[in-house]
Amino acid sequence: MRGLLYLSCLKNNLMLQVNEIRENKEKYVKALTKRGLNVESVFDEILSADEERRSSQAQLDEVLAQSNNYSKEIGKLFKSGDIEKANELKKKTVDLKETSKQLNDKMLAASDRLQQLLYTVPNIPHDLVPAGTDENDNLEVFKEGEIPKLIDGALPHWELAKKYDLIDFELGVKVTGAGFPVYKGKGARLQRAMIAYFLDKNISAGYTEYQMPLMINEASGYGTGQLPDKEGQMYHVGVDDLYLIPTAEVPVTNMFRGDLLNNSDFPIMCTGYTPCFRREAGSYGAHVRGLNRLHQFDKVEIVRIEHPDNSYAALDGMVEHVKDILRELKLPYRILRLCGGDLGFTATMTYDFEVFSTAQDRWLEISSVSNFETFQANRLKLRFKDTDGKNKLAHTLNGSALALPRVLAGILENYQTKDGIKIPEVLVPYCGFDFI
RNA sequence: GGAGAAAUGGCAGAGUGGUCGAAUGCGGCAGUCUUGAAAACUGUUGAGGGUCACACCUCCGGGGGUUCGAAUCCCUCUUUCUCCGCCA
Repeated sequence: MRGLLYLSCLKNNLMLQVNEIRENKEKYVKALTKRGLNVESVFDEILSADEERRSSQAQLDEVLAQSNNYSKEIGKLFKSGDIEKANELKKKTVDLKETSKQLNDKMLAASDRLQQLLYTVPNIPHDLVPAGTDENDNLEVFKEGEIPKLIDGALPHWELAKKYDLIDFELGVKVTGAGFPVYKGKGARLQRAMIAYFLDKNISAGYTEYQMPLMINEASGYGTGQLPDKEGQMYHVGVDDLYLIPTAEVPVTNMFRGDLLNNSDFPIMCTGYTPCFRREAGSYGAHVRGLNRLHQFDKVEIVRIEHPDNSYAALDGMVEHVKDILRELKLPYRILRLCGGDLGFTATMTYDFEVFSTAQDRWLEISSVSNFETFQANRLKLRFKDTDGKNKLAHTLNGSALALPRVLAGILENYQTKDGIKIPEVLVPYCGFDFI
């Protein structure tokens, strides 16, 4: 009988929690309209699937209890030597076995259906998230830094990269393919300087540095929600069934998969530099020009695991931290609070940071800072023991601090002069030159 | 890559077919003693489902199987350790 039962409970990596839906149905339905969704009927289906699951489990439990009793009885009879009576009881268990098999199947089916339904529902937007359908409805909440007046004949970064021999896109195409640039000379050195600078900033803000594997297994992919939906976005190494990471968030957050933390473990603050690999299927046109969108790029990530009471304070803290970096780099930027339609599937609230790319005359996203509340934690089974002795799901957050290519684009374009490109002061000690 | 050994509660570590959710030790928590602390002593201490609360069910690395009954037997996968080989 072992192995037959409760399979579903083990892979019960649901996204939203059913209990929460049961208790907050109306509120959630309303909040999800901000994403342009009407989930009322889905919720009804979810609740009825859950109802069915629980009732068939109750029935099953009863049968199992009966069956356990028989087994104990049989054990006693054998010991006392009453073989005949024992064999008689054995016959009685045959029916029970059949019944329990059926009930188990029924419960698994309900469980499965429940899970499939839950996978379709995204996270509940925070109260502050504006309703909206796309990026045009995002709310600008902050703006800082002066947009520089450019010299005559100012160039976009891909021209500058070529002119000063910093990045060779063609070489990347030759060696690997489009979207895999080769950084060269001062370009490479500048990349290394930025990584070191970002990491140092994060460490001095209290984050612990990690160097993570660049490939993850399937379980980790499920843990942070890349799988099962978005496997097309990750590079897959078939022979070993591993995936190249799309962001450091995946390996870093998955370090805590299945953990039961103590209150005193909070806050958990991690930072790590990794290359990121994204297939970016379906992207095209001017938006993929130069460094705007790549298959491989460098990023320094920050990840926090927090007590639910503290997660929004942590989110604000992360926003302030990224602000601080951009101030030091003296780049003009703005902060958007994403609207429901632009908000990622797993987030309750996201702030996007955009640097103004003067030569392209557009804003480039360089950081995205999000709170996922318990959405990832539920999948990860990441919990903590609260002061009331109960085990609860922790909140997870992450953000980029920062993604390199567009910061580089911003620096090249905004800092260009007639004679070359100046280097932001804070980076000079890291790269060893102040002018290109 | 080859050959062996192992995987049990927060940790260490017993348990080889029935009353084992699991001895014992450490750690944690509560109490006694103490001016306070330590020591000592006493009690308590895994997780999930389910219930108003009980009852009850499930979980001994993952999955599958044998059996009336599995931590214990069989198959398989994963991981760890030891030996050999290879290697920055």
